[in-house]
Amino acid sequence: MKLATTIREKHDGALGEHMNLRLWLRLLSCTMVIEKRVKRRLTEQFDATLPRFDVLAALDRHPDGMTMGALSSSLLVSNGNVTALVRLLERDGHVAMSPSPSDRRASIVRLTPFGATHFATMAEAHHDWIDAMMTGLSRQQREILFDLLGALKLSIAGEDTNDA
Amino acid sequence: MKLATTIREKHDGALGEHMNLRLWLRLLSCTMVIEKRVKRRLTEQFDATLPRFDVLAALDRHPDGMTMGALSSSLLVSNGNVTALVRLLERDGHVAMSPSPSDRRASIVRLTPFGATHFATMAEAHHDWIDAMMTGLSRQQREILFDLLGALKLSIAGEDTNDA
DNA sequence: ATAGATTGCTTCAGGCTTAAAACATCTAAA
DNA sequence: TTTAGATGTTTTAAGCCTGAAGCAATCTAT
Repeated sequence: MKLATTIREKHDGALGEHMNLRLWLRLLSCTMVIEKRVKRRLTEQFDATLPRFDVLAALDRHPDGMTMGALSSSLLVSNGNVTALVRLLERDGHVAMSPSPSDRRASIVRLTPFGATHFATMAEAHHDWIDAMMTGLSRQQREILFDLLGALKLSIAGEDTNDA
Repeated sequence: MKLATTIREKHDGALGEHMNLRLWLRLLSCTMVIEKRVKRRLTEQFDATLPRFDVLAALDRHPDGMTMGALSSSLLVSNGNVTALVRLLERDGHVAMSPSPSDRRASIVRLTPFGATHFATMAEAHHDWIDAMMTGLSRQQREILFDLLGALKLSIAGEDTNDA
């Protein structure tokens, strides 16, 4: 490993040996800044939170409703987390739960009409915020960035084999 | 806004009008996958957490110690959060707090020798994990990605003026 | 038919995070 | 010097998140 590092440096050029780390920190920084700004605006303008917005967005894409499990795997969060989020959204009238007709263990969660309307308002604002934060990039830059992130995604996925 | 969207679509080509949103979701996805993997490995291999690792990393870059405030602004987290993290790290012997000689309100936090050694071990592993997740990208791809993320950072910063 | 495994969900303990309130200390101006 | 505001930190309430334990319902292989 030490040897490999030494050899690699000879090819590393101007960015030096910490290039991958710096790339990761920059990626993290961009994501965090955008996410924080979105969170803050959701709170200030809609008294909402990002996790709840994400639940509503998932339900908006599934008009026939989703089970709790489908919701948690779609959002990549734990089951217990979804339980708590849905409880709060139900309390506020944005979603409704009904028993699954085919499986008495499962519940189907759906947007209420009020929740759907509320979500549509927030989604439009959210869309505008993201657009505004990207205006500094040309169309071509966005396309290349999109493709490179796709390549990164593949690279990450390819590394997963060694520790499940 | 609707008009602008309509006009823009004519130039949007294959990626469609949701391009910015898709770009953001892909950015978020890459970051989340890497972060989750790092968190899991820190837990499994070192019984550590990412926030504590970040505190140690900041202190490692400041051998003379940092105040709580410097730490929280460096990590972009709240003061109260740093208080809790440092308390746990102190309990485990990784950091030590001493009163500031010049300001009786402030405390200086430093790595202990044990904390520094422990951090060095984790940092090397962390570095290797990041390297491994980037291997699917060529050197040139990494450079372009790094630069585009820099441009994105500027774009985001340029959008900040309209709401504090 | 039924025991055993699996699945869907909830609960719980532990930790992270923030914003706001509270406190102590410092600084500067009257 | 007194006082008022600014600054450094901690506390607290509320919410997010996970992994593990536990329960109920379902499925499957005898």
